[in-house]
Amino acid sequence: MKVKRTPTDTAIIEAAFEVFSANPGASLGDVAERAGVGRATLHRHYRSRDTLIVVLMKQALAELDDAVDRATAGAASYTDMLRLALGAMVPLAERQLFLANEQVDRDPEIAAAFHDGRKTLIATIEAARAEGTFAADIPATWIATTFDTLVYAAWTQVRDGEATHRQATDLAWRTLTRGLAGDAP
Amino acid sequence: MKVKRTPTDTAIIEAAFEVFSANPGASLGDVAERAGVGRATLHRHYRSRDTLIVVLMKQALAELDDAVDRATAGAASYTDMLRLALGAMVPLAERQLFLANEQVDRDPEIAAAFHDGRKTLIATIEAARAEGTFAADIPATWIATTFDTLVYAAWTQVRDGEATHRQATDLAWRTLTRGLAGDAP
DNA sequence: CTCAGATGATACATCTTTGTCTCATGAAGG
DNA sequence: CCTTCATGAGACAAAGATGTATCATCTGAG
Repeated sequence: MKVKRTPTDTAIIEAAFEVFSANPGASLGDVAERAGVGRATLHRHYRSRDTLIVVLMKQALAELDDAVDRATAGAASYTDMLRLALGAMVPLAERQLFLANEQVDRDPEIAAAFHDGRKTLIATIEAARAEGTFAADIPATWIATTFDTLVYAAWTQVRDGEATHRQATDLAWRTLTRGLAGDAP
Repeated sequence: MKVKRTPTDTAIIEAAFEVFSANPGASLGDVAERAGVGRATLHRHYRSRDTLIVVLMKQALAELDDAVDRATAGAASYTDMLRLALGAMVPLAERQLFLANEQVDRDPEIAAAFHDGRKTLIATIEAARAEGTFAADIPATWIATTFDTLVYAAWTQVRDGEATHRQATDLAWRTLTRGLAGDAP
């Protein structure tokens, strides 16, 4: 399922991420300019605006999957897997945010991938709960939502220069695990 | 500083919140239709698109201030104040999200109000920390960011029918306070 | 009833964006 | 040297959004 990309392809994709993250309503002219490419060339590579957006969404999903898979390869437990995934997701949060702001259901393949990702997250959370990481009385959906929002929180912290990637990741993990731990009064 | 609003005014404002929340790039024609008024009438009330957006942003800020002020009027402590504010903010999260998606610096007054709100939150967090609610070694900016994102998380939980407002608020508060508490191993 | 004010509908000019097409250029490879 | 291919630049038509202006209608106050 790999897609070959020329340097021009990737320049356009990268520029589009940057421009659309800052302003989702930006024009294709803005994207082309950022990519250092003529507007006609952009259209030669991606027929329409919709085409480009769908490619961006698939790219963001693929990057996320890839980063998480690589980071969690050596996980010692489901809990560890969550911790490693969190760290891997923080630098990609901006593109995830881009994904979230677009209508996920533009493309059925993307909607399915999105749904799958959530299901996997929930399953991992349940497995980590069995390891004693999370309290029994907390809905898995809440844990999953908290996980996602803490990834975003950590990313903003790094973006604003308030913490390093390592510090922000540790804070998010601490907040998640202590906040939703099983013991406590 | 109160602004009088005719029923038509408020119908347009409400419609604009709904439409722009779903699709920030929607046209004024969409807004007018949702409000049940002619497009010309919309322009009679709000000269331009920018004018309307600025009014929406001020409105969202005012609603937030108002709700938080009313909810925290009888707070017994700074910690309690945060808890009550959290509950009050959850139902307004969608409009806060709208605010966050717009460029806050379109209007200096809005930028100032935004900055003020953050400063107040940080101050309240420090006061709550002095009450023993938060650990000494956690940056106040992280606590504030976590607070904001947990408000959003609680709102999505309610929106998706996964919890009642009360349940979601309790979960968010539990996550925040246990996650960032002062004792712990 | 009468009149002022608000509205809906509509037409209109303008602007921006989009997508297509053409043509000249320039680089790479045979 | 010659051919091929991607590109940049620009012209172009079509579509959509924006903001203004006009006119007929309706409603409520006096």
